[in-house]
Amino acid sequence: MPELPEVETIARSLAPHILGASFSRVRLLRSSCLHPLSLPLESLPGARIRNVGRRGKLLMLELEGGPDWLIMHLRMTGRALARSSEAEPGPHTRCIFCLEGAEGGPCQLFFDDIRAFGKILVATPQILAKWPFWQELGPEPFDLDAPAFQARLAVSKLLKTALLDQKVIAGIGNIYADESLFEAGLAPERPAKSLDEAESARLLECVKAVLERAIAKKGSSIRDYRDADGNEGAFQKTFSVYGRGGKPCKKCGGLLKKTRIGGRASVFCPHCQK
DNA sequence: TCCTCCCTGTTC
DNA sequence: GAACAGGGAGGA
Repeated sequence: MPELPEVETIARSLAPHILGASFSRVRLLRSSCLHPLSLPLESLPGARIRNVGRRGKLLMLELEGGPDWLIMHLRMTGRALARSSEAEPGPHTRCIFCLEGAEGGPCQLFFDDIRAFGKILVATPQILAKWPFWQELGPEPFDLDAPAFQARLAVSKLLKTALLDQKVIAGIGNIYADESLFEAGLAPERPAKSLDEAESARLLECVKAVLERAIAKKGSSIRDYRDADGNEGAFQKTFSVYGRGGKPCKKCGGLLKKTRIGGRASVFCPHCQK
């Protein structure tokens, strides 16, 4: 489940392999992973990678000498892997980008995705302007201040559902929503608009703190997540609530409650989270 | 505003 | 052999 910390880690680990390289050839092994708005992949050869970054959960390769962007949404099980120029596709390899002119020599960028929910999008600014998800994507957590965050929580949703809504705030998925709400001591089923000034400010601080700690640990590997070098993250070892339903709360010792909120598994401490 | 579907591998 | 994992699109 690559969320913001995982995609950030992928971008950082991918950059040294592919920065400055140019696309020589692209092999699409599963056509359904191409986003319907995407330019054809044949538009990529010749383009050069000038930057590797992230917006929300989107991995963004900034290009020159061709289309402006190569964007990957990894969804649940997607991986962006730096591989050697001799590497062969595995059973879940969906697309291969052959690169030349990289500092470390020729290499390949593999887009692997077990469940095939992920998408690749080759885009220009005109295409991004037509993409509703991009146009409506909320602000980066680290760019938000407390008043702006409280204003964005003024929606008719449950608090956890609002945190997961990419229009409200970008980059948070199920893991970091549950962990942030526990750290802030706020119940996930509260109406989002019920948070007062102090509570919303505290939640924003906890969101940022949890995300920063997760980035420092290179993300959370539940089962499928790996960085561009194939390495696991370590933040899953420090989870307070995610995946710990029925186990004792690390603060009060009471049993953590597991429910479903907005169709998502949710774990929280009824005693510590009000 | 909530529910279902898309996908495949793992677990019960 | 069913339940579950779950982000986002699309429909009720």
